[in-house]
Amino acid sequence: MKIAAWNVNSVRARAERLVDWLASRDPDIACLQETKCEDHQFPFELVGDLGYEVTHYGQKSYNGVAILSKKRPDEVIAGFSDGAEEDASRRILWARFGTLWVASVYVPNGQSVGSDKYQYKLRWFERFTKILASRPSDLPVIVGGDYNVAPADLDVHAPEAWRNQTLCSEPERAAFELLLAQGYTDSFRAMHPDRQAFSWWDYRMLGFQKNRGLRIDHWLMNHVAYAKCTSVEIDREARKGDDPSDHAPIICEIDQA
DNA sequence: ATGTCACATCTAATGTGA
Repeated sequence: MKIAAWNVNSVRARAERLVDWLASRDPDIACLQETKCEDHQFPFELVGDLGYEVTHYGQKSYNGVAILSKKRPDEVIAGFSDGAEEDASRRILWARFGTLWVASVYVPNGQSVGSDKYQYKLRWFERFTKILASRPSDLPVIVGGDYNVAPADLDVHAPEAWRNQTLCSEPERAAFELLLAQGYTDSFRAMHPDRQAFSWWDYRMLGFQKNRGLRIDHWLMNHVAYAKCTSVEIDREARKGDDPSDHAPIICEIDQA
């Protein structure tokens, strides 16, 4: 099973590229982040024509996550659904396919260290950590998306310039590590311990052309899922060309009964 | 030196968010 996660930075602005990409990569499941639209604005027909079911948890202007799948999910959970008041930002969506749970996640950006949005990001991580801890450990669980954290210096093109900046600060890295402590593996890093590869490049200053990037998009997998994982790669080609998202997709393969 | 995008709004240039 080929399963992708991609921050598309507006599904409407990226609809044509998304369709081309789906047609060429042919994933069984694609988790999208930053769809930036309400449910009725999603380009259902375009992806439907390619044979995908669409599960969307979106809102006006910002945020929004989706799961496209060739099979209809057996169960869906939108939001934290942890009994507390639902977050106004729509950033997390789960779908179950048989025994496999898949999540599409868009962690808050955090703006600048110490800002209100940064505090919100850390609080969001706390809640997210509890959710991951509550997922079954005896069945496969994979959680893909934009974590807005570069876990280590190897994941940063200029570690010293980024030291203690948003996406790289120690509290953010500690929050990411705490996710792993719940029984999850950073699958790309586990597959490629020494490889420097990025998933996001700033639009400004020829960031992509100069390969000034960060690895902030991840596929976290619980141990059962990672044992079935045969490949995790970043689809750098999808960042090239005209009108790209600023993120590249990350694509994993899971052996599936 | 605030650069490039996408979105929204009193549809034109400005604010917000990333």
